[in-house]
Amino acid sequence: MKTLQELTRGAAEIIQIDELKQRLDGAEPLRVKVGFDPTAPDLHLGHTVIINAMRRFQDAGHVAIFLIGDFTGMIGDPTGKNVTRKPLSESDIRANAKTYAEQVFKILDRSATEVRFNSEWFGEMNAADMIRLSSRYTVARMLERDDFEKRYKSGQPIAVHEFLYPLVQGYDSVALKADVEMGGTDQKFNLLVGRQLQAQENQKPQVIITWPLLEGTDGIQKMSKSLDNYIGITDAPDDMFGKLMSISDDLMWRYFELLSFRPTPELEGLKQAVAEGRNPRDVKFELGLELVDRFHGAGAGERARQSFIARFRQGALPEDMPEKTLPAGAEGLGIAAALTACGLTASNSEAFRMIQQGAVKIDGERIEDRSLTLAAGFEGVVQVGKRRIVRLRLR
RNA sequence: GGAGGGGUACUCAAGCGGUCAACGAGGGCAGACUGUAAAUCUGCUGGCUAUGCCUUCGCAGGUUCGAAUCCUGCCCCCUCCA
Repeated sequence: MKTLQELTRGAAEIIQIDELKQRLDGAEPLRVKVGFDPTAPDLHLGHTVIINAMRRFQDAGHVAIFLIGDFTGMIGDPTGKNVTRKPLSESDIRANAKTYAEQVFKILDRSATEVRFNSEWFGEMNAADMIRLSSRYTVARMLERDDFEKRYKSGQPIAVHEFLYPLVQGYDSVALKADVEMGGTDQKFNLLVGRQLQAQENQKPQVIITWPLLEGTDGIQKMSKSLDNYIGITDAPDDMFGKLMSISDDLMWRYFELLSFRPTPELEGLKQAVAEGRNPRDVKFELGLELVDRFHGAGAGERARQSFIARFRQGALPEDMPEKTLPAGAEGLGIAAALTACGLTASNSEAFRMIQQGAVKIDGERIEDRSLTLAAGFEGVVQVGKRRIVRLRLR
């Protein structure tokens, strides 16, 4: 039973846990399906919560099915906001799938993964098949979906094709004979439809495991690119490590639970150590080491940690910073113009503000004179705040 | 189709002829404190050839010495009725 606990650590909901137990006790490896949208292949740590769960199943001897919803992508998941979505071209989808693979196999075991596209079976369906599929579910049941119910009650539009999305996704489970389907908590309804359709096809209904949407670095809102609170799995090692170090201690435990492969008893041990006075920062190092290693190879985590310590604890400059060479002109270049030209500030006005607030340094010296002019031949490290740094040269 | 209500900066939200580059809150950025933590405190948060000038309050016109504020037309959103 230890396996069951590790497999579902941090899961939001399991439907039904008894069924899962039974199937795990069986001899057959389980087919664990997770669907991915073909539009956004830039994964961040939030997406990896589920991928990690897939990996745990693989390690327990099961098969992970990485389903790319290329057909579904043409419909668009109902959110009410984007009723229409431009269809992706064949080659876009192929390119996205390739990017997915590169990123995902940093976590998944390739040999125990089936990569599938749902156009395999939907591409062959005709209109009659589709109508037959849609006869399997009632409008009343569709309206049980939270989002539909709200919109229906408040008189907001629901396009007919939006009803097809859950059906299509559910049918994927039939086609794949899934034993388990996992998704975010927001996917619960769609996953349940899969159970229903499988039952109608005399398949054993899949077990559903939903996973929470991981909070972003701000610790409050879900991790997302548009909120800029994300840690991308392609982030440079130093960035990734740094962002992880900047999360709050509370959030750190959350990340450990959902992102780390360390067994639960070890995590308990770390918690215990902190409770007894160990500096949480050092425990956060452990998190950074594990994750940076995972995405950048063994040893990358330690290198990132070293450079982090050198830079922030000992105040050293980063090893590799962007370099800029700008023309100075006969009269030299004003400090504000220089900052903006380097991309350190968005405008001269912002540059002046930063100077006023004491955020601007050249070679470690704080700049207070906003009318400072840099002459041709100048060379030095210019920084705005702690994170924006450039090695600047004027000619 | 009819009747009302509304569109203000990243978001929410004041303002309803001048003192408005526009209250306040959130977010963001910076400084202090630190563990690049968190929490807290402080400041900033349209642009520029910079103590002045220019552009911004759905869009286009108009009234006025002067408009985000008044008038006209248009576009979009919401509520109620048909």
